[in-house]
Amino acid sequence: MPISIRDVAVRAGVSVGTVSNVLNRPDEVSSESVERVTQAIEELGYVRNDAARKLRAGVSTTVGFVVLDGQNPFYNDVVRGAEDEASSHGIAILYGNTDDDPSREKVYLDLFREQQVRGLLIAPYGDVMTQLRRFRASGIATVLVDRFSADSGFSSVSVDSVAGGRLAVEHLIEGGRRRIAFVGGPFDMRQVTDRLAGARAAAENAAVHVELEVVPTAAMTVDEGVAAGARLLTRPRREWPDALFAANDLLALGLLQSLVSGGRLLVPDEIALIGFDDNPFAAAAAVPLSSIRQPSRMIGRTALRIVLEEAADPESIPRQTVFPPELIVRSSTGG
Amino acid sequence: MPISIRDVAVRAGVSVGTVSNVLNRPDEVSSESVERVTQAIEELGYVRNDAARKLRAGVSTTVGFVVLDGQNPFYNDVVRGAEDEASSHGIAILYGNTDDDPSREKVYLDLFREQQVRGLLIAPYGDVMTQLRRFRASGIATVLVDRFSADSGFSSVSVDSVAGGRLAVEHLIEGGRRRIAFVGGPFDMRQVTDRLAGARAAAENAAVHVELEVVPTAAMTVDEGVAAGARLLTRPRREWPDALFAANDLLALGLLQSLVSGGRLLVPDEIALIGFDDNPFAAAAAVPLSSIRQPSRMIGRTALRIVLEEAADPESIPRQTVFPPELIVRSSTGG
DNA sequence: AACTCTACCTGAATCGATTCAAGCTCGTTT
DNA sequence: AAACGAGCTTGAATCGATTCAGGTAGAGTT
Repeated sequence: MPISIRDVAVRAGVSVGTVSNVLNRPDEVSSESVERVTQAIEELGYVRNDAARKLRAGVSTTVGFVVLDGQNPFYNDVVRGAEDEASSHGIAILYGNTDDDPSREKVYLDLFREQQVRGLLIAPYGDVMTQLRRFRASGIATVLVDRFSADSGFSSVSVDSVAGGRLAVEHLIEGGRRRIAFVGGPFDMRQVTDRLAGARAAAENAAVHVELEVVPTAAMTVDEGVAAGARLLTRPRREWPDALFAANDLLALGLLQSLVSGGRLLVPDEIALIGFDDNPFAAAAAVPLSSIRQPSRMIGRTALRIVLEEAADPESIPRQTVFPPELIVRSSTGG
Repeated sequence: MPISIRDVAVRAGVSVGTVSNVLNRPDEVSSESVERVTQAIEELGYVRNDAARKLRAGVSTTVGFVVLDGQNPFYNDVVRGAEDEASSHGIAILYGNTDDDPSREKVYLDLFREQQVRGLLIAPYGDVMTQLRRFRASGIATVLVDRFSADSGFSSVSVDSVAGGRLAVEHLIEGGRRRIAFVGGPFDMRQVTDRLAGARAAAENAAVHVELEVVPTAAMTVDEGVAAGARLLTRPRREWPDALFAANDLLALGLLQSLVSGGRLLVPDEIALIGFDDNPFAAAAAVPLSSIRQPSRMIGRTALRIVLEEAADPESIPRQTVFPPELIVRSSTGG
């Protein structure tokens, strides 16, 4: 019942070899054959059997993407960028969201290996390097997304988090804020420490005196943001910071929620607020959030492009691609 | 270099047939053989070549999921549910987000057909029925997600939108609201008209007199919500509705943004606000949104389960699975 | 001892696309 | 006229897992 290349060959009155050539190197085939084969394909509604193709030619037309926080719209955008690039190469994306669960991670890595994906993109939160090394040992090109890792021997595509932290705090200082709190954690996350480092640099290099306080959180979630905000508000009013820099937009959204009291919004007049990621929902918040934008789609596109290149040339040397962050000013910092 | 079943057979001192049997019907093999083969697999780090498997046995270990609005967290959750179910069956998900672009849609359907996916889940916004029928004609089980379609001949998994609309408006009425506006559109979207129908039913069946006004929007986006909110606020104050029912949470978030004026939030005191979908970001808004929850993960799980069943039994009759919606009360309706 | 059964194992054939050595045609060169 | 080469086509071999007809060993039965 399913239509094979043999059926097409019969219909077009040529050999299977010729049909295959029409499909893969049309310029080595007479235009008459191309014509007849194309028409036969059309008439029969033939589509290539990718399994057979993969088996014989060893080419794979899928790339795996493992995301460790599928609820975060930032990763959604990254996936979208990767998708765009992939579909222009006729490649489909195998998607796996692990929610930071190591067992799910193993499941996906095995599944993707069975599928013989052409390459793997992974956005790691925790420590998966040993797992990954083993994975790559089976010959599959692997690129880290949103995680700079010069040491690990993997290529990566990410944003300069330190620069982003600096941008955020410089912006707050320019807006006249002097008592700034950095809200974020845990501190074993590279993203967090980098953003804080940038914030510190900006505070120290400022022309005026700036206090930078650290308010630690247990995770980068909305709930943790709400909790941190509530803690801040229990202080006597004169000890409130006049600006908050949240390590990501989810935290910032949580903070914003806490900073509504009695129908009155403390943002931006009493307290300025800036986040990180430029999450579309942060832009759409009751008070639109200022944020540090990561070029998420571009990250996805680039990561996919690199993984394909590495798959094509296994000798290639891992390279770190770092994009600059961008300050986006909205109402939450008075802009 | 890559390890095949033959290598495993040699290492374990058995034939390839036996290795295959260990993999596929271990109970027909002596426990000693199972033991030795398993160990050989372990030692060699063998993983099945899915291409060969698919080619010979015709079984596919992937399911395609085409989402038409990848930015909407609701679909994210649905995908997550499908993923959970899929990975417990050793199945991986091929993901495609079309952003309502028909050409991308065609690209993905072709790609998935080449991959010979075991089945297809699709969350359609516009009209793709003819496309889909052709797709299914090639023998691939197809299930619609979030779209009831008794007429189309496809199975579907969705939520009773009419009941959801009714729940929302009944809740507003119970809260003492009498001048309710339904915000949503366009009206060729089934979800919109169903939710409105439910709202109308609730208003008409109420014990008290309730006015239900319709505020049309061009799309279900945050921006359209902002615009609709702004339009409402230009009216003289006494003509404001006292409650808004948004056809989804994105609209509701936009409305919420418009209902902040001069640092003062009109929600919920002046105007109550309820959305639809129970988007996690709506729950985390400055004023947490009341909403009508769709059991999104369950929808995904169920859709995947059904598509596998249909793939296993091509004679099966399309069935419509409808889940009940659930009212979630938060601050935005005074709750 | 001959026969039957059960429990396992074996290995060749198979799926469909690709590849490539070999072949064919025809025009050009010597 | 023979030799050559360009341009194109052919079809058998191949990739690796699965399947299944056929085979073997050993226990049980008569």
